[in-house]
Amino acid sequence: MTGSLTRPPICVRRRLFLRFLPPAFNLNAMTEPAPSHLFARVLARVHVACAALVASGELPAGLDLSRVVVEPPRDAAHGDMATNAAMVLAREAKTKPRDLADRLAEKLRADPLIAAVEVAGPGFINLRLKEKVWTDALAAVLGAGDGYGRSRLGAGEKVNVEYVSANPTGPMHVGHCRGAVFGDALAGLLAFAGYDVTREYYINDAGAQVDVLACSAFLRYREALGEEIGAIPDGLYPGDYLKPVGAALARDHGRTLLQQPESEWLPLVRARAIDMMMDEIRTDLAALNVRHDVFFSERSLIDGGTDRVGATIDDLRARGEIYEGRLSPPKGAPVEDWEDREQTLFRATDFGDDVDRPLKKSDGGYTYFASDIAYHRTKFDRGFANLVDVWGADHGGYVKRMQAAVAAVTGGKAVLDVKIVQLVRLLRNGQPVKMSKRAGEFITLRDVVDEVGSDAVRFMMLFRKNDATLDFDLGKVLEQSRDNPVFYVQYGHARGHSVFRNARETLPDLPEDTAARAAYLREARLERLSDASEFTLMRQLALYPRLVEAAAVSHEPHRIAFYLYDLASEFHGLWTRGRDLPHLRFIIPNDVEVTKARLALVQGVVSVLASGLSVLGVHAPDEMR
RNA sequence: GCACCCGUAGCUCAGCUGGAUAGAGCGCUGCCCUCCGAAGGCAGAGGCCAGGGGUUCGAAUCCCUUCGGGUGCGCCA
Repeated sequence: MTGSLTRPPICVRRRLFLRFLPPAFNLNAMTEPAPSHLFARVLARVHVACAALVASGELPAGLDLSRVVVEPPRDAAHGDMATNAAMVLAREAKTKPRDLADRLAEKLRADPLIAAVEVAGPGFINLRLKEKVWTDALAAVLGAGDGYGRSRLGAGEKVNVEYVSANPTGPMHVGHCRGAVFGDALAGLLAFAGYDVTREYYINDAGAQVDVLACSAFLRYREALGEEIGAIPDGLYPGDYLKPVGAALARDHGRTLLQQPESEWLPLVRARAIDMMMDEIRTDLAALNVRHDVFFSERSLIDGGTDRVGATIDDLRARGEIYEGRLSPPKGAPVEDWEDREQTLFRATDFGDDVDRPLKKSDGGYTYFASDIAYHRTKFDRGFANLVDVWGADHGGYVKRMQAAVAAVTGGKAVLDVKIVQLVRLLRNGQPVKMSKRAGEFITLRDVVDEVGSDAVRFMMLFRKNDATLDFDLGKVLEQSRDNPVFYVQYGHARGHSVFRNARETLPDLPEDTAARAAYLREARLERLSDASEFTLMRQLALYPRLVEAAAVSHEPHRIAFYLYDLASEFHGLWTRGRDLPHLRFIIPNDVEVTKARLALVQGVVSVLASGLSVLGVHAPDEMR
């Protein structure tokens, strides 16, 4: 492997980055952003200031503004927002960052949104926004309702998100859980960010293992007919879950299958078993609140007289990416029964993989990889140039070759991002849950969902980066405490509603319906909000649209979960302050005006909590008594 | 041997695609507290961001390298 051959993945990554670059960060797409996306609005103001300097000849034309960002400063003492514009542009403008910052600051001071501007550090421009900006931002939250945070970032581009794709040879176990939740939440996030998302499941119904499934089911069929089958032989699936399949076969076919040769009963039994397993998997996924739009059958690639795998190989051959050759055996782990033979190889190394990959087995059949290439080609053929696969950690070694294949088979027109979800350690009150693999004894996904509920499972699975391992504690996740983020966030939502319920004594006409209440509270005199912690909360709410876009761009739904935890934390904090400082309580019986204003703030919090939870597929309960 | 992922406070983890003095929860230390709803509150200690080089105005973040942990390594999916 030479160095130059390892470059393509970098290019792939770069392309992916550019593809996902939000239009808000691109001068060429400088449309007026949604009024509720405050950061995009202020960034646009910074762009305008730059344009003014270009017009007056103080800056050269054609500057690349893509690296200019507006972000909340880490330290609140630095103001509400900061921009790096001067530091990023100074080199190209052939001037010192501080000087450029001073000139930009001068322009920005004239902006009606901005209360104060100061230049600090190496050339940061710190902006303090007028208070009305924040109360207007809150009003925008109430006005947008469910739509607050929704983005046009994706611009309706089609994205295919493939997740779960568990083999239909048995029920789903806890290991599948994380990928299912992650993929589903990512799909929800991308949809919220303006992509046209298709959620897909690839059914591996063509390999040798589904034949094993069929044989295992056939045994259960004989059992259902009263035969004594004894212990399940090694190599077959031992679990009880195939008994219903055997029973169904016995019911539908009586003893007729027993007379048939294997070549006749096997396809029949196989199809039936796969159907029933897929039904069970769908049911389990539904319990987890996970759904798919498309279930794509691997067998369909080669069924019905068409051979799309062969066609794909032919296509690759035409592109010069196939050759007959030999591979050297792997260096480290010893491979038993290594047979040095000439085989059909895909030039994966042309696209950044470590070695070329075989497409045909020694028995002449296609490798799994070959079908997978054909499958991914169908995604492209179906109009998807933006592909995401969610895989378990044990498949990490396949990422490069799959990306190589997608690049080859689409002529570089499609981008595949593979998200690897790391292992989950299942605990109960700090102790690892024992699982015996013997005799098919494993904790199923269903067991876990039935015990703690889909909300707890989903939120916990998302409360960690996908590429970090995760401890999932069945005991802790039901605790009603701050330690338990699921409870903490949901409780924030419920507590908001509790405030509304209590507020009816002071505000009898407060509507119960969410949209009506939001409209009602939007009329509140928001300038009555004055406490620093109230403004902190308003700023927090203003972060949401920007956060949604960043999470979508980076394919990281966990950011939503962490944001919700922070928001809930801030809200609980304000509530708690009301215990010691009664004048800060949301409900002030003798001051209807301030009560309304504060309820508007609560409504904003409740609405964003509900929105974020909904993106993640977690319920937002009105009460948790 | 090779590839990919991870390494941040005593523990579990964030860190917004390169920004300012690195954050949160738990735990620890010291004060306070009786509720609009049931997580108590406030303050404090605790860090060479695994180690070492490099890139630049600026690095936990990008590149190289060493160490330590995880996953995988023709024809299974």
